[in-house]
Amino acid sequence: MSKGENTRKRIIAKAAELFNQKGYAAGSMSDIIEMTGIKKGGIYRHFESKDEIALAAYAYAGSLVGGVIREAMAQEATARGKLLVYLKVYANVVEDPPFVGGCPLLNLATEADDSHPALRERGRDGMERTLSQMREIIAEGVRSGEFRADVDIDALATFVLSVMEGGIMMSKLEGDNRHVRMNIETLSAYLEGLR
Amino acid sequence: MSKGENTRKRIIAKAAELFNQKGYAAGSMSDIIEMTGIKKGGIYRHFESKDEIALAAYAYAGSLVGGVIREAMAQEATARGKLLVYLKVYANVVEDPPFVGGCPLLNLATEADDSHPALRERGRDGMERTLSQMREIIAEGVRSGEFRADVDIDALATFVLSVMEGGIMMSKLEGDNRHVRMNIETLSAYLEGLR
DNA sequence: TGCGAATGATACCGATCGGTATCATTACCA
DNA sequence: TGGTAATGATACCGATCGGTATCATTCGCA
Repeated sequence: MSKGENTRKRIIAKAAELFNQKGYAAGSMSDIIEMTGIKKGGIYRHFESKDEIALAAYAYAGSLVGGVIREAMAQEATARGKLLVYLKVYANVVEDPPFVGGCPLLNLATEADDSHPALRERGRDGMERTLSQMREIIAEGVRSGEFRADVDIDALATFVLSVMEGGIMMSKLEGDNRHVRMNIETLSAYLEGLR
Repeated sequence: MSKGENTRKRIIAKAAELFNQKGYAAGSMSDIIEMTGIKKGGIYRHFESKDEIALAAYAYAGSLVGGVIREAMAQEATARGKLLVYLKVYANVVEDPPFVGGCPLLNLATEADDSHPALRERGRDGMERTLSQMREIIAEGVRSGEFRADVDIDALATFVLSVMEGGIMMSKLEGDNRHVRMNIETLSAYLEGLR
């Protein structure tokens, strides 16, 4: 890996931390300069705009969280266990989230939905990928007989992702993990009743 | 109502639209000037900072949505019906939300959680008020025998609010009401099974 | 109706925004 | 090891940021 590639990745990693905490609008180039120790001229050699950095940053944050989820899911045998992983990796959002600042999808979505079309597009893609993973897990659960045959796969995937994101939002706002954790229990019982 | 009070309210109303769509950081004083037609000097006679405007604006948006919910809830007799109202007022988030820009609590929460303490404080208050309303409804449902006596009131309130906010986020991001609507059905069935 | 207070417009402030042209240095391969 | 391309620092750009001092006008009550 060349020196240039290396710094490029360092910039992306720091920018991801920045934007996932403060948001795209509130996070400035000056912040990135401070965090990376690289001067503006140096940064703009690797990216041609703040937008391009943000796009790369959110992609990085998303794939990083995705990796954490995939890893944790490898330990789970049941569909129910796998679905709950999405929530469980956020069981300590407040003091120890999978990525600093919380769920990148949630942050990206609420900031970009009404304003930034390019970012929103990426958010939409990320959500669709997550939903289709969930649908696959649910379908497998139906095939194996773990879930009733008449479960609405689409609706259940949406339901699980909603509970996850809503709980994260609430726990982060209150500064207490209890909302995410109560949702894990409630959703677990709900999925249990789906057989 | 004096002329001053009137313009003050006009500023708050427009600022609320602005901040609930673009967010606090991305929404500028110039935007407010443009939307209200009042010049900067005029605006700063009524407020002493952008922060103060934002605080008033989110309070306004929140109480306005609260009013819509309370109104719709008057038609409902059952606890289940009342809880579903929170989701149903957002059944058309995409093209016709109770307030332009979507749920003020969701927007405020995700923007302020990591950065703006004063705004976050307000968000926390708003969430607590909503949760305690829900808890009251659930407790009444338990008393009347509509819900089992062993339901976890705290957990259920969190669950309902999570499903609501998560669904709003998803529908807004995708630009399609289907997520909110599927959640209404799924949650309705879930509450039905709670007796 | 006259007069003082309430109101809003004009013109300005320093700081910071995202972005760029240019130059010095460093890395790295022939 | 010499030479060149890759890299990053310096210094700057115009625009916009939030905020303020001052003046003209309008409102509303005595």
